[in-house]
Amino acid sequence: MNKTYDKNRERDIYAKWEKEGSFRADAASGKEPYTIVIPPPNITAKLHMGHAFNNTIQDILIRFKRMQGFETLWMPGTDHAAIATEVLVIKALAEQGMSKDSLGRDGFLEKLWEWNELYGGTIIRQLKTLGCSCDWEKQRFTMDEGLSEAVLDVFVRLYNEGKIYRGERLVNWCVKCETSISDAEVEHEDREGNLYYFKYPIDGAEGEYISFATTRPETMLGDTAIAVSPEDSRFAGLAGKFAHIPMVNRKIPIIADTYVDPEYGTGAVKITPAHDPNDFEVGNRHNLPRINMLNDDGTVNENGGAYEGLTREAARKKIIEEMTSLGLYIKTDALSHSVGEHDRCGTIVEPLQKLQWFVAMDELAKPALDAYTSGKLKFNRERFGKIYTHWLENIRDWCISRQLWWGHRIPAYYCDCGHLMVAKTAPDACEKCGGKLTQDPDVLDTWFSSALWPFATLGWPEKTAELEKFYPTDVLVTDRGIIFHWVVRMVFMGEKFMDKTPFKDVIIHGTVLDEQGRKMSKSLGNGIDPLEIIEEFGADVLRLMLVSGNAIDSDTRFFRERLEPARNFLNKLWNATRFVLMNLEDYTGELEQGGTEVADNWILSRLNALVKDVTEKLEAHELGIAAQKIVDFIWDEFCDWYVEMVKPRLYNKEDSAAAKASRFAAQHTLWDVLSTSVQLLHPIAPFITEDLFVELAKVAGNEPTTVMHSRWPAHDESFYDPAAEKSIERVKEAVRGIRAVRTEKQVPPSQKIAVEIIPSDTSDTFTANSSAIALLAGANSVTVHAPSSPAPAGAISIVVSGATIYLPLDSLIDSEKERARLTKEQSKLEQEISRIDSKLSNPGFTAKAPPALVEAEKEKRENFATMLAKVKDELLTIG
RNA sequence: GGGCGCAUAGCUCAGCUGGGAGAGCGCCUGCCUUACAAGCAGGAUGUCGGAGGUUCAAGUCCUUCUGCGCCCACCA
Repeated sequence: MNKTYDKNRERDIYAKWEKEGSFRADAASGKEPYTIVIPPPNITAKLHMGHAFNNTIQDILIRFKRMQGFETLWMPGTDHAAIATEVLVIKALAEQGMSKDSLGRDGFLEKLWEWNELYGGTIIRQLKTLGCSCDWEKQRFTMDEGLSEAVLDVFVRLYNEGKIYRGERLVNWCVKCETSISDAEVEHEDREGNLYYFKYPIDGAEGEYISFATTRPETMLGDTAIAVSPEDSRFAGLAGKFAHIPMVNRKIPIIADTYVDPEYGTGAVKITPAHDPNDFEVGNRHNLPRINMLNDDGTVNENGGAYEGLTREAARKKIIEEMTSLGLYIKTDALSHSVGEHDRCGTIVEPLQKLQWFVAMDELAKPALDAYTSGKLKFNRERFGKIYTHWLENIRDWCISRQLWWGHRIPAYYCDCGHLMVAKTAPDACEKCGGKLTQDPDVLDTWFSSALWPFATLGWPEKTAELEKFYPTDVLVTDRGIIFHWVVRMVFMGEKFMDKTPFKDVIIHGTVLDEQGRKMSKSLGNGIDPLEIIEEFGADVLRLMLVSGNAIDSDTRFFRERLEPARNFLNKLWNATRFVLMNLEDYTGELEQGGTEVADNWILSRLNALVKDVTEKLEAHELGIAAQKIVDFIWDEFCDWYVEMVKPRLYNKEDSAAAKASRFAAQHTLWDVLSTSVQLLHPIAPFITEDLFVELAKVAGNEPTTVMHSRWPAHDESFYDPAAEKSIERVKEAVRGIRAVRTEKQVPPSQKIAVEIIPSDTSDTFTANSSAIALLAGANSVTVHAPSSPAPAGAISIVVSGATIYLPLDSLIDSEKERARLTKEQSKLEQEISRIDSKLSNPGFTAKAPPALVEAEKEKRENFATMLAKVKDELLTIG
């Protein structure tokens, strides 16, 4: 084996897995299923850190469950991302002098399919680089034949049930993309703006005015009323009169409506039913006309009179000027208020009255709410469940039509006679008059198809074996940004069409931020390309880093420096394996047996505790803690202690039966513990563990195999050995004590010293481990005396649990310093004892604390007291 | 306007259902000890944001304040 791991092995290992069909999920399998559907990345995307994190989590869970013996399916695929892709392609075409209009609908769509061919596979290839064990043979696309079939089916069924309807409503309109968008696609930003105060003349009352305030003066062109509060005495008598809008020379009624807050502004509100949701409602109550004064591109239309053709901004400016010149402008106050922007392009969204398609949410939302409240659906943190519930409780009908070409075209057909037909396949003629039909030009919101993802990818509406076996899925892993867009919608569609919640657990993970804690974004240019990181460090390192040292739900900053500890650890593991393999070359015993000596029993006890811990943490989706436990065990307990302790046994090549037995026991324990640890690490660092596992398996004389499908270790409580653990803890404490003194006395490692130990009880801890202590502490001899032997003269004494240790370092003894060291030790022990005493003397503690805890405190006190007595003895000896 | 998250060692962060403050990095000292210098050994470092409260016991639970960050929302 090389001295360092070669990250370039990753490609070959992945190829091997793919070739062997290791990721394949079999619907005919008798094994219990475990399913995750991938959040389908957009075909506009290439892998970014967020994807790397998201998919690492999924792959860890899938690999864990696969090893546990589940029939695991990780369903992959991509999303057509209607508006996002369309915008991108339009931009690319523009550079070649082409446009949507010049190409026509069919020509344009051809370009989009070409785009999908070219770029749709990019991120899939990148996911493979990351190590994702998806069943690629099942890969789907939101616009493939099957998904499209599902989309049509759902649309028609919901339409026939009256849950999809077409209506004239105020929708969020993006004047740049010239399409409607849903509530979930509007981002509200607080902006510094102005509150403008104006007045309109009262009709037929010379010199009388009604003043009002607005943040959007341009909408005055569409005003159809002025509203005041019914209880506002200031306006008593005005209701029923008319005000006059000079710009368009229109008389509008002054109405009374409880919507108006008399405390705000001037107490009077201009009403623009066609451009404001509140005003829309008010308008409905008072039968006000709705005057749409904007074109689809946001410019003023013919209803704006002289303002026709101006942009929103220009119209605003000109209106203020005109009102000023008419003496109707009062003042402007600065006002910070929230503005809705289109999440794709940042353009300020305009509420516009449009004929659009909607999904009625009332009935659909309820089962989705119930799924959460009944516990069928769980979020990894309660707060995400609250966000989910809050949205559903306040949900409004979902606007699903988009004025785009890239997407599932709405299966609605219009006849000149006014008849409307909705059908999965285009009807030949109007069923009423036999006339020619025209299909609705619009497409569906991209989330309409992704809402069906968990069951449509499994073959729905066909009753496939896959659907039967793998639905409902188990876990959904995503970030909090798309709870509304996606999670909510998958749940209500799943409830509606499958009658089952699409997944049991939703894991919402944090965002990967840059090193300053900002979101990575194109505009900031602070993104870090995961592929470059993988190129430099390997996917294992990136994966380990991403899940280490962070709670899964909290945001995590990406530092290149954080990669090094991950890399260093994997290198450590690599070298530990190298060491074990080197020392197993002459091994001829059986690898299936357990250890026999204290150290062996200790590490096996620790290993079994680790297996239990890691399994529980992975089950609980606490990946960071699981990773940390594995790393700590391998590095600290296994490498730094067990491997070091066992070296004398390995290096003793005596031919005696005892020496051989001891060596073999160490060898097979090394092999066993390391192999198991490698398995535990596999879900997190799949590549390196594959190589290591295979190498270790060869030693056992096993056929070359794969760790991927090896059986997840089961913890075995019969290996728990509290006595061995206590014993080794004492050895560690002794060794650390000796090392500390050596460092303090500047004894170089090359200088071996004689160590004498006087145990305080009859346990054989120190005799049993004397050769290990010798190696670990740099001793040329370790002599263990009988418990109450006299202390050797001229030695430095170290008091530890279970013994006093003497280092005969005559020449190095400085009694002043010794006294200082022992005094420090004494006061430390006294502090501990007094802390425990104050606890034990507290009647509340002894009465109410768990008895086991009280006992443990007593035991500790006893140990400290023994040590303190020894330290005092030593101090007396020094004099 | 409503809701949520974070505040722990110089830096980045772990600390689950309350029971002797942790890791990595950085820093200091000594080591090329034949698995690993991407390493080994030893060491220093914290009124766990402030203030109250509950409890025998609070980094952990409650209240409140401060400072960051995020989400939701149709206040002209």
